[in-house]
Amino acid sequence: MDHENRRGPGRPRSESSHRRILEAATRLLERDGYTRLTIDALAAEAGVGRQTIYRRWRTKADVVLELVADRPDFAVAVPDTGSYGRDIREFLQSAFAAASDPPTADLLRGLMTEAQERPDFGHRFRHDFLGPRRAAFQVIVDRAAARQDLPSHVASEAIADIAFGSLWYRLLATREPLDAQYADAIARALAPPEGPTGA
Amino acid sequence: MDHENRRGPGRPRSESSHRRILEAATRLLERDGYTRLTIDALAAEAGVGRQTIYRRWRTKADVVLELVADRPDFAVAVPDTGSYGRDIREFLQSAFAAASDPPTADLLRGLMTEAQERPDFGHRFRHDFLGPRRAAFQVIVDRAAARQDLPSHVASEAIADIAFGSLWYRLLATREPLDAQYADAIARALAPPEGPTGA
Amino acid sequence: MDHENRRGPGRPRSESSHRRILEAATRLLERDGYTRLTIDALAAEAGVGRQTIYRRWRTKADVVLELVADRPDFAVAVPDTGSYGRDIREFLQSAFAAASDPPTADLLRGLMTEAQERPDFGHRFRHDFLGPRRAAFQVIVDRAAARQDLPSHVASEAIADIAFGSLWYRLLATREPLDAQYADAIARALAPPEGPTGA
Amino acid sequence: MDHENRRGPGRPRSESSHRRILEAATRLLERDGYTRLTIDALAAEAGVGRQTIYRRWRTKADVVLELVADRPDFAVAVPDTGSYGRDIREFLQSAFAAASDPPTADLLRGLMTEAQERPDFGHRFRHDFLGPRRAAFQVIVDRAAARQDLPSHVASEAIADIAFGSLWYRLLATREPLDAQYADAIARALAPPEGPTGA
DNA sequence: CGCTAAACGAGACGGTACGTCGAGTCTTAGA
DNA sequence: TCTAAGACTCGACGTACCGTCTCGTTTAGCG
Repeated sequence: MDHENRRGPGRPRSESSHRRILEAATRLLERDGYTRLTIDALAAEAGVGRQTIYRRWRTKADVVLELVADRPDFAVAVPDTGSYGRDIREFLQSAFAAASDPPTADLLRGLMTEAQERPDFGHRFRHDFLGPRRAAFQVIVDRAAARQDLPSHVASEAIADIAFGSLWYRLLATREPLDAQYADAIARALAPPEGPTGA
Repeated sequence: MDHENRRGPGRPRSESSHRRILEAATRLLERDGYTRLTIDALAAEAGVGRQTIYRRWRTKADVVLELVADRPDFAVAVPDTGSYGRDIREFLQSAFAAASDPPTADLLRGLMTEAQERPDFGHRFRHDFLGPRRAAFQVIVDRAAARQDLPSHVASEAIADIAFGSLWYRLLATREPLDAQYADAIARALAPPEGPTGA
Repeated sequence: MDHENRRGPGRPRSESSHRRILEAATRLLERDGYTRLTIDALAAEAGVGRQTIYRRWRTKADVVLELVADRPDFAVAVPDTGSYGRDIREFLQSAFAAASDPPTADLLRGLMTEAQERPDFGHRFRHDFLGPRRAAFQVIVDRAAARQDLPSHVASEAIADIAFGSLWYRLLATREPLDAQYADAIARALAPPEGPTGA
Repeated sequence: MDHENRRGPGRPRSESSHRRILEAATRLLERDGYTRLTIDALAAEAGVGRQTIYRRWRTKADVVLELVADRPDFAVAVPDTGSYGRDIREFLQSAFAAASDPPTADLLRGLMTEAQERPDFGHRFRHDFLGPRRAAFQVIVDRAAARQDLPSHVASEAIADIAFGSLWYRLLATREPLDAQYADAIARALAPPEGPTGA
């Protein structure tokens, strides 16, 4: 959040509380799922006052968002294989894989849900989570455009919408598995193997 | 829902209460948005006992779902122009248009949100709303497949995911307008103008 | 109540329903106690519509009151032994005995409770239940007065209050047993063995 | 109740809320009577959350009980005139007088009613209200016994039952006035002017 | 070393909504 | 007109969380 190193007088925020809250959140998400993660339960599980949570995060969703931000498997990595098709495929494979383990899927659904119910969290979610991932993906597209390696059948502005839309749609709507096969199908749609212009 | 014409003994459910509840829901959605639509407020606005709502619907989301089901602009119409590309384009144009007016968008977001928080409503939402729309869309795809009119670059099973995913992604994540241009971009990605095999 | 034999047109009230309701009330009182005896439960147990109950009695307390009125051990019997002391003693012995078995005690407490909460039932309770019992008791007192057999130490108007007050007080307040010993103690207070005037 | 001065950590209970609730209860009892005193109404009238009431008292009857406990005219005073007869008379005079003003009578009826419907409150009512008053009365009896000043015609264990029974009986059953004349009649029955053994 | 100031755990605060229960009334079809 | 059934409006219940406030206590830096 915004707890940089500006240090006024007074007792500094406890790093251990911070850590215990995040750990408690992890445990509760695993045990009870996002829906039953309440600030009350979180504070109790962490052995922390409710205010200590509010002091750091505006909503429970922000806690969870930080949790995700800290996870290495959610780091935004931009593959650079030299080929648009391979880049897309690798990106989607790893993105779909990361989102497919059930507790993570539950957590992502929770974040998206909260983003609808709390406009202010919605902004942060878009800015801090969705945005960066989109930007990373866009690097692939822009690089391909510069190389004139982009297929012509799909408007370059729609590529990211299709990629992430397919991901979230399965997550939220159909709940079918986000497996490698699905990632591949989407990748193929965005980057046809032999290229759409054919010969 | 399930209040068909099985008539046992006893006073039948009041059609007028039913109607008043749906009308009240419409008014409240328009006025306050989905998030502030509570059972309490709904009962008060409709001049109805809370129990009367619970008797008919399990959650407020089910009320809203019935509201949507009744709306003509949400009827699932399957265009049949003889061309896969034109069918897709028409379907997406009308689907995106229907979802783009702000109160409707808010309502759809509310339904998807509730589907995440209430697993049992999730099932109904998928079965009663998402399913039929997907099935309608699938008719277009299947018809094209029978005609061998399907582009080869995209796996036929992924087409619907891309179409609806793009819709919901903008609705929930980016909140950018679901305009005709966007519908067209998605349609082009699914059905390239000159056909994907090129020459 | 008021279901005399005035017969207009239409279906006559079912005696079997009437009986089933009273029997159901008996069972429920025995099983769950007065507090959990609701009109809903009563109708369900009797296999009867709620309206059928309301048509005959104004409140559940009125049902119970009729139940009591029908019971032989609650018939108001006025002993006439020729002696004030013996009459009093016999009356109290049998009244206390009748009120002392636990289900009956619970029922009486329920009636008194309801009489406080429902002023109109309160009137009926006083008029139909308490009144007749007081009147019966008063016969004893009046007879003794006519015989000049009344002890002088207690105002004749207070005798009934003491007798019934002692009964209800144990029933409602202390919940100590309404045994023969207690009945006797009260009887002695009202009719001292050797007579109050002593010599 | 049980909120003595044991001070754990955390924000202490607000004395002002406490006071406002009791004041609100007083107003509502006066205005609407015990039966219409609900937790909802009480919270609203006091400008307090419902939980704040539940935190302190288990039932509305417990609120009212505390109200009574605080009132000076309900303090248990034991007269000590040196004469059993005079003590009894004074005690009953003041007890009957306190119970005879209509709002208080209503409140007492409410407490006794609730004690029947809620067994756990019943225990508290007996222990915290009825018990102390009985004990105070018993002091008079015991003192007289020590002085051999007790009339022989009434078993000493029954004296309190008669005294309080007469009070509650009028309150609950006959609703006739608890006036000085009545108090006197009961006092005379318990303590005959010239003594029961006569000469 | 003590002072100031903020964070800490705890838990009470005023609220809002929940889902349930029971009351007393109304409305069916059928006897 | 009664019956069983089951709808209706209403209002209270007790619970769960919310986000804030208020305790006594702890922990830092500064004077």
